[in-house]
Amino acid sequence: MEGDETEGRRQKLQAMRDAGVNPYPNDFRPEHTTREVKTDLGEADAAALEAFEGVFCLAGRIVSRRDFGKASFLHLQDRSGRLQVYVKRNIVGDEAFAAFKQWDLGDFLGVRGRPFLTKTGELTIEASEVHLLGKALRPLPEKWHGLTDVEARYRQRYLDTVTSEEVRETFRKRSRIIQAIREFFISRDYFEAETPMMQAVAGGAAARPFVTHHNALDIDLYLRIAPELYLKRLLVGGFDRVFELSRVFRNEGVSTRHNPEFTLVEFYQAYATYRDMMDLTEELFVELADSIVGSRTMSWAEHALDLTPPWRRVSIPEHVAEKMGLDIDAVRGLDYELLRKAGDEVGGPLRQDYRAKYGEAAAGYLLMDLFETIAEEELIQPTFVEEYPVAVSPLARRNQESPNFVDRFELFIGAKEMANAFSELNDPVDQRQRLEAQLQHRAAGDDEAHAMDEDFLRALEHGMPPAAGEGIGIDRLVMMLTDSASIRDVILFPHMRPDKP
RNA sequence: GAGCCGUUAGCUCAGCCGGUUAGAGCAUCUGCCUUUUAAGCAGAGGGUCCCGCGUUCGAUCCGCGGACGGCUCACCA
Repeated sequence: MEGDETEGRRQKLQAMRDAGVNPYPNDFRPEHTTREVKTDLGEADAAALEAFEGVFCLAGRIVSRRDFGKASFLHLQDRSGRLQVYVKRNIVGDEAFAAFKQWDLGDFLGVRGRPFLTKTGELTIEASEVHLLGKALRPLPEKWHGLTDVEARYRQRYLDTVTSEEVRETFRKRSRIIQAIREFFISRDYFEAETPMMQAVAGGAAARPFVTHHNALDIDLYLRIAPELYLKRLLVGGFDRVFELSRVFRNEGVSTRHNPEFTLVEFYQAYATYRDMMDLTEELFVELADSIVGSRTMSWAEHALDLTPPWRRVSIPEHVAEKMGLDIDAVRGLDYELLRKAGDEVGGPLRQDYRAKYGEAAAGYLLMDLFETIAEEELIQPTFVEEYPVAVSPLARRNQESPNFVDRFELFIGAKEMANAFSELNDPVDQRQRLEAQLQHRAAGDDEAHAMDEDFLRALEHGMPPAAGEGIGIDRLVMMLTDSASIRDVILFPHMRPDKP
């Protein structure tokens, strides 16, 4: 049992307390990081270190140790990295050395000492003082292999990160990506908003929401599936450029690409179109690739990606017409029978009865499914997919020439949807009709159809400027920029079933 | 929700065709050791083989059911 080792550590802890020693003090103040030592002296030779008069003061976890009778080597790990420390009995003194002998891997240690170079040439701190700063009762994972059990890595992420510099680096990159996105929008005069996470109507996307209850008001509230409708209210309210970067919640399954809560940046710009959003997206992704990866080409899983703009653009009706050998005008005309025949040819889920579920909007949904079935696997390099049917885009502006379609794109990279953008629908009459159509879909059994939102419609009726908006899934973006195969590798604490009691 | 695969010591993993007391490395404990770095040498302890039921003289191993996880699919971003 793990109890063996933990029990031994508990006994050491009790022995310290019995001897009047505090095993959890908080009076040691490190003055340097291990990286600072290496940065200052990494190039110095033995003679230079001999002449060096400074003393370093460090704190961190003991992550390895090699004991001798009257001396010991260990590695100390802090937030910046790890550094070797040499503890010698005749320097720290008999009493301190005897105490030090009782300390374990995983314990927190404070060290003061001067640098030197070992025989093997490793920069090392020769301790003049050692202090126990915190006793660990449970051991760290095995030093060589670390923690490889994926379940344990996710459930006890702290063990994963304390063991793996690579994992720590992935999450540092995530933090830098989020910071860079903020700076990207703020530098373009966007206003950062915080809108409600709990909403009376869960709108702005097609997804099932989580439900919660407000006791004092005695109403059900929904965790938001998107901030979209509130950000549009801010367009009405005079914020011409607005973004929000935070969590949304969707009551769907989990997979390597899905977590029930995920991070989204949504941004809206008045007097812009979805085409402007394409340019902005290319700029953002290139900037992130340059700063995070250091290159516009990168590998993601089995793919070699090239983010150099301009990115490919693919029209849904054109692609379907071309691949299926159909007449483009008939496809744009949303000829249901024609698409039905094509769907039967492709087979699979496309055989279902779209008319029963979607009524007059059936052809639009069918076209989308057809496109996804025949094209999604090809969408490896960055690709803007455009010309979406009105029926699947209840919040997007109609195309001026082609009213069955909207001015919208989705960005695909590595066959994954990375972003969704459109010129926003600011015609309140059209918006009301679209939401009413969604209500019919809901009544016919589509429980992800958009809900009616009278409060939002009232805001639109007060006047929203022409605008374009976009949402980018941050987790998938981080996956791409860190070459991660699973969304759980870029979310610190991914959702899992509760562990056995 | 479906299919496939997995679960053995604290960690990383072996374990043959169903057969005595389930093994190794690291970690832990004891002893020696003042330039090691997966330190070394000598010794020791540590197991609900995920859980339950069944088959069998006998089950870590075979069958059925369940839990949890991974992957793929479905839903979705």
